[in-house]
Amino acid sequence: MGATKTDHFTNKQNSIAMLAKALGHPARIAILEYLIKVDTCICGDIVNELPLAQPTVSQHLKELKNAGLIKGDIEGNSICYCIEEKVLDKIGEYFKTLSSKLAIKNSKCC
Amino acid sequence: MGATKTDHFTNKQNSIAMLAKALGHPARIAILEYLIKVDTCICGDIVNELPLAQPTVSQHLKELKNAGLIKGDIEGNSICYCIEEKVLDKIGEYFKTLSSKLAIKNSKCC
DNA sequence: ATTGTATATTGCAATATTACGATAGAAGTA
DNA sequence: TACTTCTATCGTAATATTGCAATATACAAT
Repeated sequence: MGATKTDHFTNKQNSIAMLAKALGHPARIAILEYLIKVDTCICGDIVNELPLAQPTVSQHLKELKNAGLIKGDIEGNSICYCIEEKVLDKIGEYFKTLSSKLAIKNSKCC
Repeated sequence: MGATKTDHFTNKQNSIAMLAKALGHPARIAILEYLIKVDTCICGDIVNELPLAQPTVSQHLKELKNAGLIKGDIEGNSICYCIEEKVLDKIGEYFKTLSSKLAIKNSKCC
C-alpha cells in the first residue's frame, strides 16, 4: 500500500490534512518563517538560509506551492516567493476552532 | 536518503513540524474531530467510525499519541482516548501567530 | 555568442509511510 | 475453563518522501 485512502474522508478533512502534511517538515516551517521575517518578499536567497542543497530547497518550495501555501512570481532572473495569507489563515483558524470546541465541552475525562 | 535532517533546524521548528506531520493524514484529522464531537471521550469505537481496518487505525492512534496530541487510558477491556488540549492549543496558537505577524507586515508584494 | 547567476527537473539511493492479514495479549463473560 | 471482545504488534507489500549530484532552463550582462 502506502497510498492514502483519501476517497473515504471529507473534502475538508483531506484539505486540512494536505496543508498539515505540507507543513510537516522543519525545512518548510523554516521557509514560512523566513518569508514572514523578511517583510517584503525578497527574491531568491531562501537557499542560503537553509542547511540544504539547492535542489532540495526547490523541492520543498514546490510542495508548499502545491499545497497553496506560497506563490512564486518570476522577477527577471530570480523568483519572488511569498505566502498565501488566506491559506495560512485557513489552517490557523481550523485549529483554533478545534481548540475552542474542545474548551467548550470541557470534558473531564481521563 | 529519506531521513529528515532535523539537527539543522531549531527545536521549535522541529516540534511544530512533528505536530503538523502527525496531523498530515485525513484519518488522523478524522480521529481528532471524532474525539471532539463525542464530548466524553468514549472508549473504543473509533475503529467503527473510520473506513480503515483495525490495525491501521491502531497505528494512526499510535502516531497521534507519539506526537503528544492524544492520550489513552486503559478502561477495563477497552481504551479511553482523548485529546491533549494543551498540545492542540499549541499548534493553533503557532499558526495564529504566524498569521498575525503576516497581517502586521501587510506586505504588498507580488 | 559567451559567461555567470538563479531556479527547476531528472534520476537515483536511502528511508518512511500507509495499509492490512495474521496473530498475540489482556480483560470480560458464560 | 472456554469463549468473546478489544486493542496492539508483527510482518510484509505498495507507495511516498527526503536529499542530492548532475543536468537543464531561463534570464542578465558582458
